[in-house]
Amino acid sequence: MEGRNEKKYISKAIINRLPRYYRYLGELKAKGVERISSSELSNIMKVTASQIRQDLNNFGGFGQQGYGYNVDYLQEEIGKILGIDRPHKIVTVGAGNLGSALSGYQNFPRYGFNIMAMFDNDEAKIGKVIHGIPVLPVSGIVDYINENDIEIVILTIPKEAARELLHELEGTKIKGVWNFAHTDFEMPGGIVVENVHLSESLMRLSYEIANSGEPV
Amino acid sequence: MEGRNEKKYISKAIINRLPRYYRYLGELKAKGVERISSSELSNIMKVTASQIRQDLNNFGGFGQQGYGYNVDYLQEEIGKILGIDRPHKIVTVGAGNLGSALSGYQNFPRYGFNIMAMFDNDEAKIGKVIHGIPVLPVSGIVDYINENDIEIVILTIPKEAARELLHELEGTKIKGVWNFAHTDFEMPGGIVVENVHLSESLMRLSYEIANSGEPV
DNA sequence: TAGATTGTTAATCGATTAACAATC
DNA sequence: TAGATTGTTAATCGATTAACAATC
Repeated sequence: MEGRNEKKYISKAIINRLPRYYRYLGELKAKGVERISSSELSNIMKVTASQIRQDLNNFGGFGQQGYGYNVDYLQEEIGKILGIDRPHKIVTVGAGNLGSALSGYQNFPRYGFNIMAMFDNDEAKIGKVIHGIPVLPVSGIVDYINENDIEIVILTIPKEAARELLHELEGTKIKGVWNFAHTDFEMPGGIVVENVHLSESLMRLSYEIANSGEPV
Repeated sequence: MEGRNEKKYISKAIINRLPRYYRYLGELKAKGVERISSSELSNIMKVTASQIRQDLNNFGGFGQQGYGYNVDYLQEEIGKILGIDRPHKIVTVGAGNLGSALSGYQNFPRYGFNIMAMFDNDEAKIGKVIHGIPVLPVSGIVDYINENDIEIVILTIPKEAARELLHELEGTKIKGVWNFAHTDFEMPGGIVVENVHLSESLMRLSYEIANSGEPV
């Protein structure tokens, strides 16, 4: 039995690249490209062909010697690896500007990310329907999650409120948190967290601006 | 004269960590902590003390043997490195949900990121004032940028429109583009681009969900 | 079959961690 | 001075690139 279900550890660097492969393969597919070699893809994506082959071979042999990769098949396989071959039920906490914008984001349903409801404490917002999504009171979120098999919670509330809420959510069936609060959360019990720090992204741009244009 | 103005190349990995240092130092400052050692900071931030010292020493000796680092001073120095010690004038293109949310984001002005105007082609939006920011017609953007010394353009429009617009912006004085369109842009002439792909961030979360909880 | 291109091993490069001398 | 902690060099680790045998 040894070796069964054994999973090679895949580095974060590789995972970070997978969605980008998925996107470029989608564009090729849309253009009607049926097959592509690692070196052609390398030219388009500005990464080495070697890296593409190494990355893909962490998950299996998706190509064929002398032929290359079938675009359609490869994209589908990467989709499976990313878990976007099946739908995900999501709720957003915080019906403010960012929460509403993310909840109404046109592209998410394309990847099976379905926002089912938004939660807020503001009486003025509760009961409203924004981008077709109902706004419900935060007090009912635990029940809602359990009754509707919600997998992912998007957090767009301040960090103090977010911390309290996450504590309540520890007992639920959620599997992941997409956090936009200005702090790094971790969750117990195998609940994974992806922290998105928009300000920090903008700071990196600021750094590049300050330090470009004056080459050595 | 050799060696003057010579700039050591700083890896992307290090730059990515700087805003996080900045944030944690800000929190310590708010708590009234005056000094901190690399090992204390290492405990809080969950990185090695060695990495902290290495990272900082790429930019200068900010600490003192036997003492550690002065929290206030270190944060300020990192702020200078990131270029957030001075204000940045910004415009947003796309007054939709995401563009409006980003433009009204409370935290940006705190770091000197000032959104001056939003641009859109939708007649229904032009002339409005959203979160105190005027919505102007895209046709006037080049003049506006040049007259107001805009440094950064935030893009929240579809990729085709974004590509056309960027072509027009090549001749302007902008220094950076914060791109939310679903494609990777590059700009000539030392204009730097930070591509933010929200869908891809969510896909990474999806991957982690699919691949956690089943350790080897 | 010959040509093309993968899958995979080996070599290189860069980033992280460890160790310790310098010094406050 | 003794103790603490940095700055910095050396060692390790991991990720990327190169090379090539396997094979379609």
